[in-house]
Amino acid sequence: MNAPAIKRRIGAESSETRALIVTATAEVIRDEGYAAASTRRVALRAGLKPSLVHYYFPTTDDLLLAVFEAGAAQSDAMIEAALAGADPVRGLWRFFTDSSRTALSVEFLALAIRRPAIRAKVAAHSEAMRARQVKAIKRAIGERIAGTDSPPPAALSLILAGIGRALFTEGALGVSAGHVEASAWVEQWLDRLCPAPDGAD
Amino acid sequence: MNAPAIKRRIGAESSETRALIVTATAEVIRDEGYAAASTRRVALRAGLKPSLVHYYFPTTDDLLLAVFEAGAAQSDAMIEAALAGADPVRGLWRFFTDSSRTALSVEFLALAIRRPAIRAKVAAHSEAMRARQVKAIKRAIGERIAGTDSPPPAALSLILAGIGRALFTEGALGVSAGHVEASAWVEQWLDRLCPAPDGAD
DNA sequence: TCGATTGCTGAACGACAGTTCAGCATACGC
DNA sequence: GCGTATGCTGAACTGTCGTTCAGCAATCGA
Repeated sequence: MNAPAIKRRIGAESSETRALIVTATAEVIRDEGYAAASTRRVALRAGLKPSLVHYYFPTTDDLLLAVFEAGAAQSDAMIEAALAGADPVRGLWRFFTDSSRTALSVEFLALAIRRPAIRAKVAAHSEAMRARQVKAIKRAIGERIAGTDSPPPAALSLILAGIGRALFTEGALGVSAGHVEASAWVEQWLDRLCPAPDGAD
Repeated sequence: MNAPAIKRRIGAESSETRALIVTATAEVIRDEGYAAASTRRVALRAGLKPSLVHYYFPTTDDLLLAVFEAGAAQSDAMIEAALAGADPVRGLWRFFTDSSRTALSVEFLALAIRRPAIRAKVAAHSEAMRARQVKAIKRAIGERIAGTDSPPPAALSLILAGIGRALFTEGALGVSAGHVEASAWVEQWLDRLCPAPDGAD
């Protein structure tokens, strides 16, 4: 309300150029890490001038937030599909071990810890994702399937996410000890928690 | 061997100033993230001049590597103590949920993915840590304690590390859904894999 | 005593960063 | 035809970065 009356012009939200910038930024983050996501580098990657990036996104945080929102929307769709399928729990595990998705997600998690403007959005989205997963897991296997033997749904969500990210991070480093064993164990474990439906893929 | 005959002077490895720089760098990384670990910022933190930092560490990678080595040595000692105790598996879990240690470790993992010079060291150290943990776990609970029910040692190491890091990362963001449940489940799970010795702390 | 070694400094270099802004065309509503 | 909104540009500002290097002052070995 007491913001300066004269505001700089900002490009239309529907612009194709704007969308191009968003996808170029996501690429830079995936390939070079969040620390490399400067407006100038993004411009170079997209074949545009730096000032054009700032025409659509006044500050770098604006850009980063837009990229996160686009990525989150995609993730949401993938999760929704996984959870709505015949085998929500295994769908979730497949989601958490999808490396192209995990790459972006890991970068934004790291970014969020250091950038207050990003943190709020990422934290809210994480909570929302977990809540949705909890509902789907409850539907699939109940509150607890076998007393102390299986974790409550929220814990299962965190555990699968954590293991998936560890597999990704170490994989990126070239560390592989225990990886196939851990994946195999998770799958057996899920079989016990919640046997796969007949012809489920 | 075919390096330039004239090399710049470098400060002594035993210098107190050098040690000061290393600890200041670790603090910067812990507090502000690896992306903030510039030689100039480190100098500011330590109350020194930027050129003095470069007197001891010609390149930033040299500095980062020294910090990693110091941290790794500390970690090694902690792990060694945990694994040598009466209850190695629970000691390991306590190590993985030690947030001050995990903070540095997470930053170096991220750094390693982007800096080739760091990657080699971090990857080698990760593999070595896992190998040592595997030996201790085998000693504590055998190859597999109960057939399909428990993971092989290398998988257990990865799983505990992954869950610990997830708890830390989400905690730093302010996300807490499922955290107490996940911790509680891990502890019950470890009880089943390997009952705690009588008076173990 | 004096030369060499050691710890440290100041100034500078080129690169890259975020951000601003006046102003150029072009297209569009009227 | 004309004013105005829109997409875009070039140049500039300010700041931070890694890194180099000549050289100062103190100390130390002989």
